[in-house]
Amino acid sequence: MVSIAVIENPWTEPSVVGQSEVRAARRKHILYCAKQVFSKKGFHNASVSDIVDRAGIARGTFYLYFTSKRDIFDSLMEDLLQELRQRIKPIDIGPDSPNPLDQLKANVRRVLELVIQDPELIQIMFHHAAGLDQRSAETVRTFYDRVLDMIERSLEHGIRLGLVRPCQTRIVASCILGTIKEVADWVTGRRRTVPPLDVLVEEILRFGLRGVSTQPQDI
Amino acid sequence: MVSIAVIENPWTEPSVVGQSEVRAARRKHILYCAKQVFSKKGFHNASVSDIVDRAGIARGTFYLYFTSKRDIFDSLMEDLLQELRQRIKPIDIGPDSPNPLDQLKANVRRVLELVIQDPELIQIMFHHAAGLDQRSAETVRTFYDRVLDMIERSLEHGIRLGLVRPCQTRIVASCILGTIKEVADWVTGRRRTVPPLDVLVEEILRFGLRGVSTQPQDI
Amino acid sequence: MVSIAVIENPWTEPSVVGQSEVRAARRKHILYCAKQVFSKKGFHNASVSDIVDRAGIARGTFYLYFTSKRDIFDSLMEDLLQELRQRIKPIDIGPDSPNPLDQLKANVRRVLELVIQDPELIQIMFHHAAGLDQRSAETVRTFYDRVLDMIERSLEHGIRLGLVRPCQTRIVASCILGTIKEVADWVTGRRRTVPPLDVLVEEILRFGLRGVSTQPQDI
Amino acid sequence: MVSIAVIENPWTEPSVVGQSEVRAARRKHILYCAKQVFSKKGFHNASVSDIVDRAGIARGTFYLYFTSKRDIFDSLMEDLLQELRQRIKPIDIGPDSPNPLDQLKANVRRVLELVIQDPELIQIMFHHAAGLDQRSAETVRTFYDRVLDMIERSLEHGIRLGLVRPCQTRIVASCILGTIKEVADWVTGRRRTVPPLDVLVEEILRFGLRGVSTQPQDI
DNA sequence: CATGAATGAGCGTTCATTCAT
DNA sequence: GATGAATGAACGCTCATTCAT
Repeated sequence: MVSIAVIENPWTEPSVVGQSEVRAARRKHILYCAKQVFSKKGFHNASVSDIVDRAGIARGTFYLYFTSKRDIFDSLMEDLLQELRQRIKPIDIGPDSPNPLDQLKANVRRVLELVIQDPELIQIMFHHAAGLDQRSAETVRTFYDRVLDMIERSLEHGIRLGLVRPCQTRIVASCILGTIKEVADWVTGRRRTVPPLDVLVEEILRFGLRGVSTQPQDI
Repeated sequence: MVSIAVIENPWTEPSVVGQSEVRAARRKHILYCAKQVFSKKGFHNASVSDIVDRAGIARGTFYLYFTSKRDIFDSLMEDLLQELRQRIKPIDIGPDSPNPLDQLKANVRRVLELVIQDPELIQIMFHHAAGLDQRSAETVRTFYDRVLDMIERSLEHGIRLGLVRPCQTRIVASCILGTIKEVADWVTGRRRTVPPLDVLVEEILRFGLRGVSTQPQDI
Repeated sequence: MVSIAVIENPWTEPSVVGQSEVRAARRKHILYCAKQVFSKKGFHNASVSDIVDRAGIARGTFYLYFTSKRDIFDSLMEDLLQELRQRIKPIDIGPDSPNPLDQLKANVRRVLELVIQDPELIQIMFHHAAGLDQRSAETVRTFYDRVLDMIERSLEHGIRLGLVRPCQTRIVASCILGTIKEVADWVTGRRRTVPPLDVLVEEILRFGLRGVSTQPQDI
Repeated sequence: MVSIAVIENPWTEPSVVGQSEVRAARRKHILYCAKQVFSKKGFHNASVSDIVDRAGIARGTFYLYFTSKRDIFDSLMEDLLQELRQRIKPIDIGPDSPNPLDQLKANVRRVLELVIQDPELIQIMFHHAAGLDQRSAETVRTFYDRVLDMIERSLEHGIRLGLVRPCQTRIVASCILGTIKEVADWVTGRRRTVPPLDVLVEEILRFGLRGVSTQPQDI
C-alpha cells in the first residue's frame, strides 16, 4: 500500500523509494485488481482488458509484470495456497505442546479468518481454479490432498490414543475437509450477513469432533 | 401437399416414430460425448469440434440437436439436477412412514449411486458449472440452497423431537452438505479404487449423525 | 394457381392431369413462393428454408425442380425479362401501321400493367438482381441496353422526321428510361395508394414527349 | 497512475494528435478499400478478408476501426448521403437570390460531379444498399423521398408562378429524379467514355425543363 | 519503463446442397 | 418422385500477445 501511495503521489520521496519497490507495488496493485475481476467473471470471461482497465495501466504494461493472463491467475492462486499452508499448522503432539484441540481450533480459525478477509480469492479457488484446466486442477487437488493427509494422520493418531473412534480415515478426512470447504463457500458466496467467526468455528468443530470422537457427549 | 397428406396418414406413423427414436438416440449420443469432453476440458477449453469429432458427426449436425454449445452444456446440467432432485426425497415423518433414518440413508445412497455411475457429470457440476458464468452459478447455487433448506428443516424437526442437539442449523446444514459433496468429489476425482458404496454411505452417515445427535454414542 | 388447386386436391382428375403437368404446376408454385420471399428479404437474406417452408415442400424436393438457390432466382428474373420483352414492342412505322404515339403509349401501358400486377418481381429486379453478382448485373444491364437501343433508334427516327428535337440521343434515352423505372419503383415500393394506371401513363408520356418534341406545346 | 498523469499532460498532446491523425488516415484507407470491394462484389459477396487483404492490415485491425462489416458499409453510405445532401441545396427564391434555373443547374452539376468523382460509391448505393435489408432500404428510400419532396415543392411553386404546367407533381417529380438517377447509373456503370459533364447537365436539364415548362420551346 | 495499436490464430455458427430411405 | 437428416465449407468476430515508439 505504500507503493500505491507512491504511485498516486509521484513527487513523494522519489529518491528514497527504489525502482524495485515501485515495481513490486505496481505488481501488487495489478494482482489486487485481477483478483476482483477473476472473482466476478472467472478466468475465461475475464479479459486482460478488464484487468488493465481496472488497474489503470496500459495493456503492454501488464506483460511487463506477468508473462500471460494465465501467469497472473497462477500467481493469485499460489499466493492463496501459500497463505493457507501457513495458516494450517500440523498439530504438535509433543509433551510440552499446547492442547491439540486448541491447536486444531486455531487452525480452523486462521483459515476462516482468511476466508472472511479475502472472499474473492476463496471464490476463485472454489469456482474457477478447479475447472480451469488439468494443471490447475492438479495444483488444487494436490493442496487438498496434503490437507487430507494431515487430517488423516491426526485421525489415525487419535484412534491410537483412543480419542477417535475407529473409522475409514480417508473418507472421514474428506467429510471433515468438506465441512470446512462448504462453510467457507457459504460464507463467501451469499450476500446475507454471516455469523461471527467464533460461532462458525465453534459449530464446525463441535460437528466434526462429535462426528469422530469416542466421547462425543462431552463436546 | 400430396406428400404432406401422406405424411399425415396414420400408416406412416411407425416410420415417423422410428425417426424420432433415431433422433433421440443420436441426441443422447451427442450428449454422452459432450459429457466426456466437458468433463475433461471444461466448457471453455472444449470446442464444438471436440464434441463432434468424438461423436463422429459433422459440425452442422450438432446444431440440428442443440442450438448452441451453451445449450448442450445446460442440457447436461439440467439432466443432472433433475436426476439429483428425484433421488433426494424429503424425509417423510408421518406415523406410517418408514424409519426416518432409513429414508435418510436411502437418500444418501441414491445420490452416491449416481455419483459413482456418472462421475463425469458430477465433475462438470463441481468444477465447471459453478464457474461458467453468473447464470450457471445461480442455477447450481439455487439447487444447493434447496438441499440446504431440506437439511435445515430436518435438523429443526429433530431438535424439536429432542433427537438433534440444539445448534446453528444453517451452519450445520452446510457441514452436512459439505461432507457429501467432498466425498462425492473425492470418489469421482481420484483414480484410485474407491471403497464400496455401502462403506461410503455408512461412514458419511455415522460421521454426520454423531455430529448432530443428542445420543451420538448410540450410532 | 391451377397447380395449387391440383396440388391441394390430389384426387381431382388424376388420370387427366399428366405427370409433367403436375410437375410444371409444382414448379410454378415454388417460383411463386420464392418470388415473395426474395421480394421481401432479397437473395442473400432469403434462405432455401424460407422458400420450401412457404411452399410446403421438403428441402430436397426443391432441388428436384431447381438446381440451386441461384437457379430459381435466375428463373424468376428470366421470366420477368421475357415478359417485359414481350410487352415492349418496337414501334412499327410502316405506312399501314397504327399511330406511332399510340404504339408508344401502349408499350408504356403494358409495362406499367405488369409493374402493378407483379410488384414483387419488379422490386427484385430493381433492388436485388443488379447487386447480386457480376453475371446477374450483366443480364439486367443487357436488358436495359436493349431498351435503350430501342429508345435511341426511335429518337433518331423522330429527329429525321423533324418530330424530335436534335439531342444527345443516348443521354436522352437514359432520361426516358429513367422516368419509367423511377415511377415503376415508386409505384411498387410505397405503401400509399398509387394513381390509376391511366394517369401514370399520361403523366410519363407527357413529360417525356414534351422533353423531346419539337412541338412540346401541342402535347 | 503516473502514466495517466503524463498522458494528461499538455506536452504530450502533439503526439496524441499525431496518433489520431494516423488513426483517421488509416480509417480512411480502410474505407477506401472497402468501397472498392463492396462496389465490385456487393455486401454479401464481399468478405472482411477481402477488405483487410486489400487494405494490407490484419483481420483484428479492422475491428479497431469498425465494429462490424455492416458498420463499415453503413459508414460508407452515410458519407455518401451526407455528401449528396450537401450538394443538393434547396432552390432559393428570394428577391436577391440567383436565378433559380442557375441554382437548379448547379445542383444537378454538383451531383453529377460526385457521380463522376466517386463512381464506386454510387454503384454501391444504386445496386447494393437498396437490397441489403429493410433498414438499409429504408435509409435510401428516406433520402430519395426528401429529394422528391424538394422537387415536388419546386414544381408546385413553379405552377403557382405559371412557369410550370399543371401536373401530378409527385409523378412528375419521380420522372425528374429518375432521369438523374438513370444517367448517373449509366455514367458509372458502363466502361465506355462518357460525355463531358457539361453535356450531361445540359441534356438532363433541357429534357426535364421542357417536360414541365409552360414555355418548353424557349428552352 | 510504459504505451496501445496491431496482430492473427482460433472459435461458434450458418446454410446451400446431397443422398439414403 | 419426395423426403429431411446430414454435411462441411465458409465467414464474422474476439482477444491474448507483441513490439515499434
